[in-house]
Amino acid sequence: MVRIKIDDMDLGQIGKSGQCFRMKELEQGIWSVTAGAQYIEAVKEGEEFLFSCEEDEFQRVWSHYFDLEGDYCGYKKQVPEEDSYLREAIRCGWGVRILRQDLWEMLVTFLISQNNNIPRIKGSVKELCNRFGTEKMGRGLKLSSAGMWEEVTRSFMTFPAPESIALAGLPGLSDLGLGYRDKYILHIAQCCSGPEGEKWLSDLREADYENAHATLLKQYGIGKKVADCVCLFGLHHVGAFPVDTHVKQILTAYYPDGFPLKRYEGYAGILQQYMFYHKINRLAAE
DNA sequence: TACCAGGTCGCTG
DNA sequence: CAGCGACCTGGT
Repeated sequence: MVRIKIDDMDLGQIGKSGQCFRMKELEQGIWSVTAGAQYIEAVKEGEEFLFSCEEDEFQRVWSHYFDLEGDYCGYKKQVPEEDSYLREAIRCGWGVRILRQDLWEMLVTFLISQNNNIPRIKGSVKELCNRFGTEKMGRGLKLSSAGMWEEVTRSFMTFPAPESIALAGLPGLSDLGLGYRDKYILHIAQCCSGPEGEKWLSDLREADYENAHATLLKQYGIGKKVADCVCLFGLHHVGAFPVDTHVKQILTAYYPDGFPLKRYEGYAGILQQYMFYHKINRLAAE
């Protein structure tokens, strides 16, 4: 287990921030996180977080995944007092960070997300993993009767490999609630399969925001918005600013003269995430 | 019943 | 190039 103090992170907030669709609260504040073929559980205890892995794995995988090097306090400080809307959104979304999620998983996930709603997206992703993923054993957390945290083994489903989906074809993608998005998923799976697919993905990782976005736009089913989500959540180009129906509504309601994108150049995506969070959780939070 | 959900495609002017 | 209808599907 790893015990570490982390500022500015709230797993519950991240879980309902609409950037990841497989995070789940198991019980009493124990969060399970599945990223590609990796699994971990985490819980907050006072000022510290407890993670179900060894120190080296935490440093190698999870510290990066949770973007612990990101200075969220610094980002927030850039928002002026006068911007009362964004100030409030930031206050409301305290503890939200932009996770560094798996690129291939983000491609599929945000293709599914288009013209869709979050519960349905979660359902489709889960079924996709159940059908094409692999069952693996991971480590979880459990509170012993003596009140001590201990590690337990837990089975989980990995996110499917591109080849598994490509092989299944359109018929294999039926009954997952994908609707017309099934053909987009099949296309991207074919694109990411095999050695060429591997190369396509690694080239995408090397590219800067402009080139990555342009490359993504060429894919069948990927438009401006999904491309920006993949850039933001799968490539950590935090300058990407996805405009979906919610953000569009916010922009027209609170920024009739235009959102000051230039002011936040290079990290506007982080502020977008607070805006989005506020919009979809404002009713539930009150 | 009609409208909406983290949009994009294909067609038209 | 901009505008616009169609689109799977499940929930109000």
